Amino acid sequence: MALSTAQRVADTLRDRIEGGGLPPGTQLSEEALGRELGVSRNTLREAFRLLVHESLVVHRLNRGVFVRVLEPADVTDIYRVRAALETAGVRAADGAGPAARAAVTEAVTRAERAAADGDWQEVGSADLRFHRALAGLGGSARIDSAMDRLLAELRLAFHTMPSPRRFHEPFLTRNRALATLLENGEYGRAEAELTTYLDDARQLILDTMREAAS
Amino acid sequence: MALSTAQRVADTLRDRIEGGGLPPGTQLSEEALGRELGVSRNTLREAFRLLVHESLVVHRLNRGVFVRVLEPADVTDIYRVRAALETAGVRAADGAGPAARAAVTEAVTRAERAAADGDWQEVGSADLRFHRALAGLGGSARIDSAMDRLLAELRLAFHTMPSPRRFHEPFLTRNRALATLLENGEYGRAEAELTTYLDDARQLILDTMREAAS
DNA sequence: GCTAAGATATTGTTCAACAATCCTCAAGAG
DNA sequence: CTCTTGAGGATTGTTGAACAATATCTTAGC
Repeated sequence: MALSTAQRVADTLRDRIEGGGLPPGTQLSEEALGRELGVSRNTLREAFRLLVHESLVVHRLNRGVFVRVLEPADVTDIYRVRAALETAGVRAADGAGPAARAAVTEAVTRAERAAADGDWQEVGSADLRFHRALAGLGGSARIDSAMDRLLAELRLAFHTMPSPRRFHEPFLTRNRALATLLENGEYGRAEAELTTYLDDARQLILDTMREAAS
Repeated sequence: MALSTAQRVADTLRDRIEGGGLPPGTQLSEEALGRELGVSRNTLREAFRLLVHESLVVHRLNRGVFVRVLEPADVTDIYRVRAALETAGVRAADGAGPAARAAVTEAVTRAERAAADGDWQEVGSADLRFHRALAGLGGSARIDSAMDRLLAELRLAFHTMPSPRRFHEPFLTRNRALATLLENGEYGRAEAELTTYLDDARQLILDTMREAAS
């Protein structure tokens, strides 16, 4: 047993949440889930803690745990952190290792290839990898894991998005432009472009959320 | 009962760790601690998970939890994140609210007053508040809590520092200089100064750690 | 001195029970 | 009719004991 039971349960729940089987706002009942997954309440609670740590669920005392509902304010907040971490990566790009730099270009290429195949799900994944690679230029394990958590959180908002294509297509060329700026060492321009890029993406998500809410 | 039992247990353990009662590397035995604090093993394990989340302890499968031992690599990593979050705050200072800006100056003043009183413990606390206020200029709740966790982690390293005065005194005037730059709207210079400031502080900690290890 | 098998201690997980808290909903006062 | 109040039911919070799984320590054998 390489992984603890609690971790396996957390993996299962994470898949269901990200797959849409457990929509935001759903309460995760200890008794029902424990019976279904064949684990005790204590172990299930241990799994809940892991998901709380990833911000995929929230825990309200004496109320239980619920699948996280992302408010517009959360999206704004997340993009503030992303701007801090990703621009820090761009500023550190000069001193980053070749592997970290290659990961940026690699992600852009894969996104373009997926777009050509019409696989917009994969475009979305590649886009996330691209931004994780940007933050990864910072060369910090803590930044990497923080970025992973942020993007997992953001995925909760993507579930309410109607068309992945509408959201990801406009950013394909901007991703490539950013990667090129980095390859050419134009870090100042890259940082400026990244800042407006993130502002635009945030605004697009917020508009879509408001639209879906009405 | 406003807080759960697990949270109260986590609070007392956190106090002991930060107070030095539980030095880094100490194993937290479930049976011994549970008996001493009068809580069941299950509740204690729940408290452990909270502390793991704060990175104050590490959990090794089938081995138990241990008070975190900060390696030099951790210090380097932490300062990379601090640089990202604090410089992001400085860059956002122009649009920050008056309360957030006042918190920066306030922390500097309190540090100076404590130094005049010779209370170097309090100088250290005020210094942490100063840097938390810098990151707070970013206006993001997630950045604020991330910063809190980072500083709590760093405090583990401070325990091995022999003299708080030796570490904090040289930064008093630099803190004031930074605050003045921010008040005058010289954000570019403030960011540059902050970057070298953090590099110097990191180097000082690393040197002290290496010295203590030999 | 080294390796391997067994003994011991600790953690991982389950279970059942009870306490504490929150939510629902109906009854009553204004 | 609205608002408060309280009882009831459902869910979570916590406990203690038991057993399983794993790591560490001890010891026997070479």
